[in-house]
Amino acid sequence: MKRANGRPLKARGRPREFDRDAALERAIDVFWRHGYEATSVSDLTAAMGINPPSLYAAFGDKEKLFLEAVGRYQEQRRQSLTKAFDEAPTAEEAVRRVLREAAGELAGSSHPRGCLLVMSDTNCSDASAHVQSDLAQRRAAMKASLKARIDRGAAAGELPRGTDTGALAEFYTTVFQGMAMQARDGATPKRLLATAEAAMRAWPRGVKRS
Amino acid sequence: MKRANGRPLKARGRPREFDRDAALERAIDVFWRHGYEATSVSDLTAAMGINPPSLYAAFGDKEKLFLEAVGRYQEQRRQSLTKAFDEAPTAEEAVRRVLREAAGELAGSSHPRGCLLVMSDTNCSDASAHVQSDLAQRRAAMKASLKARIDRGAAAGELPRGTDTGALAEFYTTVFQGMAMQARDGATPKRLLATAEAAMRAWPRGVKRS
DNA sequence: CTATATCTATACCGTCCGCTACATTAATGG
DNA sequence: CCATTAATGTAGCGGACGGTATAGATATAG
Repeated sequence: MKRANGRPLKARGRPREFDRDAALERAIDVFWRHGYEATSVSDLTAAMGINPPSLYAAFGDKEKLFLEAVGRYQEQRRQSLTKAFDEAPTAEEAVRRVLREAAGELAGSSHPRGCLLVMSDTNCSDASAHVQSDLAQRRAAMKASLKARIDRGAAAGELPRGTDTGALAEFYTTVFQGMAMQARDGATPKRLLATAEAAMRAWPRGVKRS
Repeated sequence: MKRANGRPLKARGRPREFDRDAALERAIDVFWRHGYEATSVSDLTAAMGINPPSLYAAFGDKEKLFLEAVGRYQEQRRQSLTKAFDEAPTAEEAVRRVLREAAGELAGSSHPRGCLLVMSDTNCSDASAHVQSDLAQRRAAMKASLKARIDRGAAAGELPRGTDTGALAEFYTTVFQGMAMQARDGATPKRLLATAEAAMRAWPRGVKRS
């Protein structure tokens, strides 16, 4: 940020003593484990290493912090999804790769189990309706981008005539969300991988488009 | 309950003024909508039409009430599952029927959306670890009974040699749980049905056992 | 009848919730 | 230097939480 005359505008007042990005990463981790409502501000401040006033000054309130955490999380996922979609030669290979990667990510040991976007707004009271609809939109966006990749494959003649690409995208979204739940229940990456391979057997085969 | 001498033992004290079974059904409905932790005792007493002391006298505490509600819910599901497993001529038809029925049940208008067993212990704090492990066991039992039906089909030569029936049961359990999440996000029975049919395309085909 | 047992409603307990008032500290602007 | 701005730690706000003490009401036992 600069002044109109181009001279640098230094931040006034006492400078923040914690790393905002690092604190946000800690918040993501906590929300990932316990979801939105079950995570208390005490949990957050403890994990972030700050006191409540610092949290509220830097992030607004618990809901804004959650939405910012979810936004960063989704952006990371979106990038790896886009990469898989662009690199895979066909829609089938794209979906296979996404599910295989998901098997490792959902049950990996470097993160909490499951998917923040899928799980964290279940079992919330009516007070969190706003959060719930926000996450539902994000999930819908992920499904839409999957459908777009499948449509691209269909346009390239990879799928039988008359294939319902929307239903296909919804099926694989359903499998992914189910895998997230299985991960929560302790499924290993290996078992999730077997489920992913089973799901790929449902890929439409038969008469191809001209 | 009778006395040793066979004379009926009437209940002493003031009789209960509400229908315990009906109250339990109301509690199931509330837990079904909001899960375990997000449902408050106030929500429960309001829906059940009783005051806190009556709830605690009749059901113990919130956790015992929840587990009793889940137990009744699961017993109902178990019966319809057993019926489908017994009536279907093959394992494939049994699974197809279960998924088709699930499409209607999970998104039907006569109940809350989704599945009490699948969703209601997500996003709980560590204080509910006992409830979470109880439900995880119940989910494992449902998956085990699905595997048992598939094994029966495998023993009857319905499946290719070397089919991993455990992985197959886990795949369809995953699809079911994913369908429950989709139902929460507003999927219609029709769309869930399309997902169920897609999942059935993954049923193992090929060389059958002798 | 009295004694006992149990359900009922009111009113409240201590604890944790999300959030903030306040005084203090540490930086810049002039 | 002093005024201004903003982040910090402490301490606590009003309210909702799960759960209960208590007193009154209503049944059976004898």
